[in-house]
Amino acid sequence: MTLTQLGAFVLVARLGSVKAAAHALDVSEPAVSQALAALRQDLGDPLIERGPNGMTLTPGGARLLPIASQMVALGAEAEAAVRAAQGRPEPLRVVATSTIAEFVTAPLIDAFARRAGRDLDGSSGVAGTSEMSALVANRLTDIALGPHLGGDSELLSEPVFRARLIVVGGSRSSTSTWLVDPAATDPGSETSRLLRRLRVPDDRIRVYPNQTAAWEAAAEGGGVAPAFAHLVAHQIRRGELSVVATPVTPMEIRWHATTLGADRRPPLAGAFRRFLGTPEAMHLMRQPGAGIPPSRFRPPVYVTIWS
Amino acid sequence: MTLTQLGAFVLVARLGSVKAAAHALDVSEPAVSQALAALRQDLGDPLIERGPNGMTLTPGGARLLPIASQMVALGAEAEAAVRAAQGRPEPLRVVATSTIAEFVTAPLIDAFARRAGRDLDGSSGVAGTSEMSALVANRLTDIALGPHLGGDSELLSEPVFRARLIVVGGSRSSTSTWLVDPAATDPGSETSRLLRRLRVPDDRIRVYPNQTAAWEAAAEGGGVAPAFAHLVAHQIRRGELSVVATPVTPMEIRWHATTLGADRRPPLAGAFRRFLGTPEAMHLMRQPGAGIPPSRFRPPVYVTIWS
DNA sequence: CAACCAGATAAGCGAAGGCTTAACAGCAGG
DNA sequence: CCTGCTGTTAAGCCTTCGCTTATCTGGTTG
Repeated sequence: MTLTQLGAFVLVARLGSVKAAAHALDVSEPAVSQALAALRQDLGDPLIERGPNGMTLTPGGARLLPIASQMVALGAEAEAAVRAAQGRPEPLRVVATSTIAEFVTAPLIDAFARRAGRDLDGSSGVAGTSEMSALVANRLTDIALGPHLGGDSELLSEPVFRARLIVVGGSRSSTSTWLVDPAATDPGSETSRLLRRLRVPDDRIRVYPNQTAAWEAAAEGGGVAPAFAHLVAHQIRRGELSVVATPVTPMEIRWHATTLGADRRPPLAGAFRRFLGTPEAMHLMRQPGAGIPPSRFRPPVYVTIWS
Repeated sequence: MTLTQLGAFVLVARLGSVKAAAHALDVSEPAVSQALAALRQDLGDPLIERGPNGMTLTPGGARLLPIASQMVALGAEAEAAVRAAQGRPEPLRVVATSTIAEFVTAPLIDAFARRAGRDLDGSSGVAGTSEMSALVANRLTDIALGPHLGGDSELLSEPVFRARLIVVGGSRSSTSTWLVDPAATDPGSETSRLLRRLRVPDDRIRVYPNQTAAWEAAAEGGGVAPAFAHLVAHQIRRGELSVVATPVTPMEIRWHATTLGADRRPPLAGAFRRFLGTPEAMHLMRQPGAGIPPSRFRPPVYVTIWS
């Protein structure tokens, strides 16, 4: 019984599939399957088996899950505790949907680091909304920014920002082609929800590596693109993009911050969550354009897990 | 960071020395030292260093200790939870001083198993009093029988039996030679305390592998032996042994049962603790001679740890 | 100073962990 | 019946764990 085996088990149980867990951990599927096999043999119980919809826990697995989950969480806590005690920078890991990550997480972390006074080592990542709950619950990340994450009673998912999702295009853009960022491939994202509500067929969608690229393509007449109004206000004012009316936009969206319950989350996660309520953070979410100095810039980790 | 490494760290911290931890785990000293080295490197902190009296924790180590301790405990709990869920026999591990273990733990466990109705897998072990606290606190055992174990607020050490420690000898025995069981080598044991109070020099002491052997040797005139009065009542009645008066005997002794606090100990440990208060258990402690059928007999594990 | 004790380090070894790719097995839907 | 999806097994590989014995080191203690 090793911590990695337990971690794999917990993630499979929470995500409901070996594949999803393997993806979240950024390893191959057999790696997870095998960790599971080792744990099964060690404990002499199938723990979790294929069911009609996803993997389902055996009675033994159900008993194990909360214990294993806590062990994994404590593992992360152990590291943080030791570093904190010797004054080393504490890690703060933030995940967000690609849309949010692109503009706001880096400035937010940077501002928080300067304001908090404490020495901290922030890093940001991009994750799918379906993984966020498990990532937070397993303490693989400290806080997640994205849509509301319900369904897990131990998580605290609170709104932190109100935004308006609109559709923009260039002067010659037609609504036949939709230019989107990677979040559109995440069924849980707001972008994806918007496309579904407009019944946009897949073959009318082109995915760009980021929103900036999608908007630029839209400005050049390649099609229309979803956007948060406040993030494209500048381009609209300059006439490069203009608002395209649709039956469902503007959509009122709330960005949520999700952490473990206030009593169980790491102190730093709580501090960051509170920071998100300050005028300074609000300002950054509204006008993130400022960017951060290259000396402090750290590229976001894509998907998955830090080590 | 592995669970065995954490276990080694916790045991070193609790016992105050690498040597003691190595002994408790029944491995060589470098094995423990090395596990510690690996953990130190992994976490980037000395964690625990040689101090004037025993190993002392660094700030980082002090932070780590409670977390690591809980992780180790949860590891044991995980196994028990899975077995319990599938109806496999639950393990009940009892340690005792060698004196108590020799006569009473086996009948007690056997009687408890029959009475509890539940399917359980009892095993008994012999441990030094200095190790008992750490063994219980780390859930390396469920319950310890021996002297009162104070000093650790998370442990519950309650008296369960009153006994009288006396000294016995054969007809020709002289008090110049003391015949003792291995518990006499344990400074925390009552036997050892008795010898200290009588200022018996080491070269007058001969250690036998068990009390029965020591008493037999005493009966044959080889010297005198400490004994619990109720355990030698039979031999005294038959005239094989007779009571030898000393300035400090009879000594009133209390056997204590030590577990984790009632809220944190495994349910089975609590049930066994309550069983110790029943007339049936009292009777077995008073007259353990009955023995148990060979089919259910399991030899005690000496010292150290079950795996 | 020598002796000794406890802990750390070195070197070596077997077993397990943990990862990969490739192939297999159960089961849906067209 | 075939295809596609998902989980498992097989085989190979490298690393790490975890243990040993032997040796070194540093602080006490006579």
